[in-house]
Amino acid sequence: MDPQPFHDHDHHQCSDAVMSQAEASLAASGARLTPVRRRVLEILLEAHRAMGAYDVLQRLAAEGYGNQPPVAYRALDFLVEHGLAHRIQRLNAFAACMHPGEAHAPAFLICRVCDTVAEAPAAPVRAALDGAAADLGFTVERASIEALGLCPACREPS
Amino acid sequence: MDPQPFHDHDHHQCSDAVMSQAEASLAASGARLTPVRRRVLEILLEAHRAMGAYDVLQRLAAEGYGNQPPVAYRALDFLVEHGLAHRIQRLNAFAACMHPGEAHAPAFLICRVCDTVAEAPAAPVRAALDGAAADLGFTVERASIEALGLCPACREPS
DNA sequence: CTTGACGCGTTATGATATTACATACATAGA
DNA sequence: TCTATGTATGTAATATCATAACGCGTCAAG
Ligand SMILES: [Zn+2]
Ligand SMILES: [Zn+2]
Ligand SMILES: [Zn+2]
Ligand SMILES: [Zn+2]
Repeated sequence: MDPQPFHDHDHHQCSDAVMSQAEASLAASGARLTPVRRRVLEILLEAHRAMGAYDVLQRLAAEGYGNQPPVAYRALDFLVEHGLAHRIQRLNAFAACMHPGEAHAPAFLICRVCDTVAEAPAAPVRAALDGAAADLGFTVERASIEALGLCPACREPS
Repeated sequence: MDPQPFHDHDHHQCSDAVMSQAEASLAASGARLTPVRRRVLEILLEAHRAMGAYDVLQRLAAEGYGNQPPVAYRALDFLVEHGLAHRIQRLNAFAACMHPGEAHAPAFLICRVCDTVAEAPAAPVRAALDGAAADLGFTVERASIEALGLCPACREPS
C-alpha cells in the first residue's frame, strides 16, 4: 500500500522512502540532485502539504542559500520536470511527489481544513476526460485534476 | 446541440444567446447586471478564449470605466459567483460560461495552439474522480478539471 | 429627508513569477 | 595540468496577478 497522507503513518519512513526513490530515479536519468534541489525536496517532504515558492525560498534563505525568487523557482521547476514534485495550480504551490519515478499524472485531493494534499490514481478520471474531450474532437495532452474537499480525518467529528 | 467553440459557427448568434440566458438567469436570482458587469461579460464573449483580469481591465479603461484592478476583479468575481463566467486556474484567466443558468462544473479543454477554451460535460469525469477520492476516504466538494491539448481545427494540417 | 446597502473609483500594497546577467563549479578534452 | 564547455547558482530588476482599505455617488426603504 502506498503511503496514505490522510492517515496516521510513520512519516519519517514515508519521506525517507520517497527520498530514496527520488535519488534512484534521478540517478537513472543522469540528472543531478544538487544541495539546493535536495534541500527543497526535503522541505516539501516535511509534510503532505503544498508550499508556495516564497515559503520554500524563505527556508532556503534561512539556511544560507540564495534568497532571490529564481533560486526557489529553479529548484522547484527542476523537481517538477523530473517528476519529483507536482505543481498544484489551484494553490499556486508545489508538493513533493509521493511516487517519484513512476510516470503518472495524478489527481490531487486537497483538504480545505488541514491543507493536506494527496495524490489519487487518475487513470479512470483521465480516461473519462479523454472520452469527453474526444466527443468534441479534442485531444488531451496534459490535464490538471484538482479536488477540494474534506479528508477522512477532518470529516470525522473525531 | 450546444455551441461548439472548436467548430465554425455563427458566433454572433452564439454570444447573443448566452447573453440572453445570462440576463434571464440573473433576473431570476435578483442580482443586477450593471453596465460594467455587462460589458465585462460581453468582452469575455467576444471569443471562446480566456482573458486575464488585466486584459479585461485595459478594455474597460479604454471605454471610460475605471482603470484600477479592483474594477475588473470585482466584475469578474461577480460573474463567476453567479455562474456567468469561469475561472481557468491554469491560465490565471477567465472565460464566459457557455451555459449560464444551468448549474454545472465543467471540464475545460484548452487548445495550446489557438487558445480556444471549451467546456466539456464533466459528469462522468467527476464521477470517476469522486470514486477515486472515496477510495481514500476523501469527500470531493469542488473540482477543477482542465485539459491542455489540441482542438480539432489545430490538429488538422488543414 | 435620512439612512443604509450597494456599486464603483482610486490608492496602495501584497503575492506570485520571470528576464537578464554575473559568478561559481563541475567535468571533459588538449 | 590547463583550459574550454556546459550547468548550477546568485542577484538585481521587473513583470504579472490579486487584494485591502477608503471614499463617493446612487437609489430605495423607512
Ligand atoms: Zn508521510
Ligand atoms: Zn484534512
Ligand atoms: Zn461562439
Ligand atoms: Zn485550437
